[in-house]
Amino acid sequence: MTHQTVGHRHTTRPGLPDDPRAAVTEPTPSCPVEITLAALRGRWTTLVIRELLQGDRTFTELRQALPVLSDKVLSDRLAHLTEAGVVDRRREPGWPSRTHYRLTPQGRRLGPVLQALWDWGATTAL
Amino acid sequence: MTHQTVGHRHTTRPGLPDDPRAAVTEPTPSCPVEITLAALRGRWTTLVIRELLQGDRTFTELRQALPVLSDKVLSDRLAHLTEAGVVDRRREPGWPSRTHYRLTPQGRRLGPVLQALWDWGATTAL
DNA sequence: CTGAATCCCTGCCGATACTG
DNA sequence: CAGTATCGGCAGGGATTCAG
Repeated sequence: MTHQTVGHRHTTRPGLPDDPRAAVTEPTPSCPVEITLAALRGRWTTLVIRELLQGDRTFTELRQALPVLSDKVLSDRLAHLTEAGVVDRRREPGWPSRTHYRLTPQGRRLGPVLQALWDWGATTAL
Repeated sequence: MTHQTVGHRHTTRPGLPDDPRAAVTEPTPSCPVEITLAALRGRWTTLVIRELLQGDRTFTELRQALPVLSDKVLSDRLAHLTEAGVVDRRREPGWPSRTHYRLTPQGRRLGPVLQALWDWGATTAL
C-alpha cells in the first residue's frame, strides 16, 4: 500500500472546533490555522521540511538535495523555521564550520500535516 | 469535548509517501502538497472556506461574515476556489441577482486538512 | 447584488557579491 | 562552509470606481 488515506475522524463535525479562536472575522496571527500556515509559508519551505523529516541535515546537504534553491533563500527558510520552533540548529565548532539542522519535536509533528496536504492534493490531481 | 486530536496514523513512517512525486527537488505544481497549498493560498482563503463549511452562502452573506474583506478580494478568492474545484457557484436568475456558493464534495474534504492545520497551530501557541 | 477594471503599494524571491 | 547585504522584478492584496 503506497498511501492509504490517514484515518481522520471528520464524519460528524461540519466545521472547525468550537474554540473561541474559531470565531475570528479576519486573519489574525493568533488563529492556530494561521500559525501553521505561517510556519509553512514561502516557496521551498515544505521541501526543506521533507528533507529534514528524513533526519539530521547540514546546510550543504540541504543545498545538494535542493540544487535549484539559492543559498540566500535556504538560509531564509532555515531562519524562519528555526524561529517558528520547527527546526533546531546546531553549530559545529572547528573548521570547516558546519551547521546541522534537525526538526524539533514540534517540527516532527508537521509530518501528519504534510500528509493531510498530500492526501487532499493527491485526489484532486485525478 | 472541544477539539480532540484527530486520529492520525503517523507513528511509524518518518517521511512522506513513497510516491514518485515525493522525489521532486524543486517546487512543482504537480506535487500534491503544492496543489493543496495552492488551493489554500491567499489571505482570507481559509476563513472563506470556514464559512462555507457551515453551509451554503451568498456573496453578501460572506461579506457580512467577513466585514473587513473587500469585495474585490472576496470575488478573487471565490473565483480562485471555484477554479480549484473547491467551491460551486450557483447564479440565481431574476432580480436582485444573487449568487450562492457552496463547497463541492472535494471542498468539503478540506475540513480534515484545516483541522490538521488547526491542531498543529493550537499546540504551538502554548 | 455581484463582480470586473484600475491603480498603487508592499513583500517575496532570485541573483549577485561579499564576510566570519 | 555558512551565511549576510543589497538590489530588482514581479505578484498579491487593498481601495476605489465602474458595469451587468
